[in-house]
Amino acid sequence: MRTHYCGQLRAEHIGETVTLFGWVDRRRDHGGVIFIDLRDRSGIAQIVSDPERTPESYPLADDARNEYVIKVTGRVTQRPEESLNPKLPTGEVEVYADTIEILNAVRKPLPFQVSTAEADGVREDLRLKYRYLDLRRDRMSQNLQLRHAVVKAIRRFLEDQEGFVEVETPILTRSTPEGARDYLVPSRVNPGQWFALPQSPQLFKQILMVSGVDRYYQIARCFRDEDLRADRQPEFTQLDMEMSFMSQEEIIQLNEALICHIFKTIKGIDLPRPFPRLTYQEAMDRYGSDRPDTRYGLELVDVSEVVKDCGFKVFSGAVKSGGIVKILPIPGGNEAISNVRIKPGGDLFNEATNAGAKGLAFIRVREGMAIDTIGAIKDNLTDEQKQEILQLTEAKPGYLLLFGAGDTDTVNKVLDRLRQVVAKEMGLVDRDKINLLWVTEFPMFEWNADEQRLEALHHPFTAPYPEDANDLKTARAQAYDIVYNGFEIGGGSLRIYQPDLQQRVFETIGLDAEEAHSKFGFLLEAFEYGTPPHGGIAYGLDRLVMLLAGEDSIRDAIAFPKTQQARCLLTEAPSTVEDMQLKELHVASTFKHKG
RNA sequence: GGGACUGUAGUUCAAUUGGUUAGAGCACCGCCCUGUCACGGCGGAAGUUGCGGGUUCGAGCCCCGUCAGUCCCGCCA
Repeated sequence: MRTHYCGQLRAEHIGETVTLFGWVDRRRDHGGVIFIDLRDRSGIAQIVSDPERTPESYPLADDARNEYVIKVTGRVTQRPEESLNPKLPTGEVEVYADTIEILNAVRKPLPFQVSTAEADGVREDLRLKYRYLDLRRDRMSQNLQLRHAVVKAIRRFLEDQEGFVEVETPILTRSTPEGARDYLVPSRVNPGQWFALPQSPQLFKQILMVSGVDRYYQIARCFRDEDLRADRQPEFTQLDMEMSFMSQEEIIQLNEALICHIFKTIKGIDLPRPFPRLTYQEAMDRYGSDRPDTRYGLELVDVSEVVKDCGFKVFSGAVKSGGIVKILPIPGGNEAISNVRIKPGGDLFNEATNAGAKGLAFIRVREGMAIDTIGAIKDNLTDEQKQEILQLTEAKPGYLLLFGAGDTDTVNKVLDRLRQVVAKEMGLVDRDKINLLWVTEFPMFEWNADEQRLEALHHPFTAPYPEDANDLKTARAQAYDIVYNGFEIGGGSLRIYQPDLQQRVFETIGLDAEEAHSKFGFLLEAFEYGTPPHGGIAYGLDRLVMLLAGEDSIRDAIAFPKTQQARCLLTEAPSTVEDMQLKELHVASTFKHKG
């Protein structure tokens, strides 16, 4: 006799005697026949009472949706009826039960319904508190399976095809400056000293390159103590990779092959290669974002040249002070977007000002290319300038042109936001589309206005293009992000392996030799012992799974996620601890708890 | 740190905009029917409207506070 999973029963099993385990999804009597839908992690099987047995042989409560855990032994038979339950993946078979044994009962009523689609609308705090029931539901159980399948595909590809070795790196590690806030862990044995949980295995994987592990990967847990979002958890999983002796091009090719392998395995899709590439500059120019969603158009158009001397001070002033004026042209925008929404107080106006805009100028293109706009533009732009704008934006009747004017960063931010909002509400986002692209040639640094210094855009070990290395401040980095439908799912770079160049990069971000040594001394010392040229990449695994699953929240790709307040509702962590525990850790309790 | 939204039976929602005894679907319990498969029929139980205060003759609804969840800004090399 064989033990099967419910969902694995097929016509070829007919005649076999099998054992099934699972939860009773529903039990009903009809004409003296007892039907039990039994579910396990693989699906649902229908159990039918043997006609020659009495109902007393089936020791479950009567006629109710009920969730016992049971063990069934019986014969697999052909189902007699044409009308088959589409919920049953077995399709044409059912099991005549010889014996049913109750292994356990389920406390009732359940906090929410597990076995119907209605449970999708349940309050998320309930789902999280009773996560074990939530995960029993089809949708979540499929997400868990999908996540596993993705990881399995990754391991198959990297280990079996490409010779990568998985190496685990410490969870208790050293606090590093730059980057996100650390989660800290006090050391009992070393009073007053603290471990940090890793924000990523970055430094260890580079050190592994020095060790000669020239193809490293890890499914690595990472921790960042920052506020949460729908696509951000404080504890998350990276696919982390690092390779020696590979060029940027080779790394990108290998990763395209990896992504294609994942999509082929998971979705049966052959993605077209090569993936499109945009330089950072192109991405910012055309979309105002370094992770553009290219499933729809709505590309931005720079009209700075046209308006730099125009009479509208907001436009000409922006250009003269080093900024830009750009337009988001919206085909059909006249119809779709009312004036109320783009004038002060309107939702799109607010969207723009929240992103930093001072206002939201617009032009509507009417029939016969007539221009309909507000006073400032109407009065201060010449007809010639208006015509040039129409040409540059390739506007046609029905177009709505939204202006962004100001410093480059703000304009891009504002128009990127508007572009996304407009695309969503105008139904331009095709959820079935899969757009993957690389963004390359990031700048090495960006200006941090608060701290009045340059900051590494990627991280301070990122290598510049050799031809740019003379002027690091304006250099492009050999860094690359991979973008999936507007989400950054991975990013990496070639690393610096020459000590003198590393030194200059530290200086550029305001780290003198002494500071650099106190913070990264162990890495710099390791690098003195023959560092191979190397580079790598890290993917946000949770985010990738979320997108592959078609979910809108990263929480639905994680078995036990945290709430926005970074709490676990299932275990009620974090929690207070005994004073004794704090004492042992040499941590003073200064916080007064509310009870 | 800031902005917005939400909280009403186990659950998903409703409650004529401040008015009498807070309703419905599903789930649950009971009876009946029935090779059912979102079965069907009849009946039943189920509520401190998140919590605390205030306004009012009267609060699920208005105000203040608080707790929880979600979305967003800041933050996330």
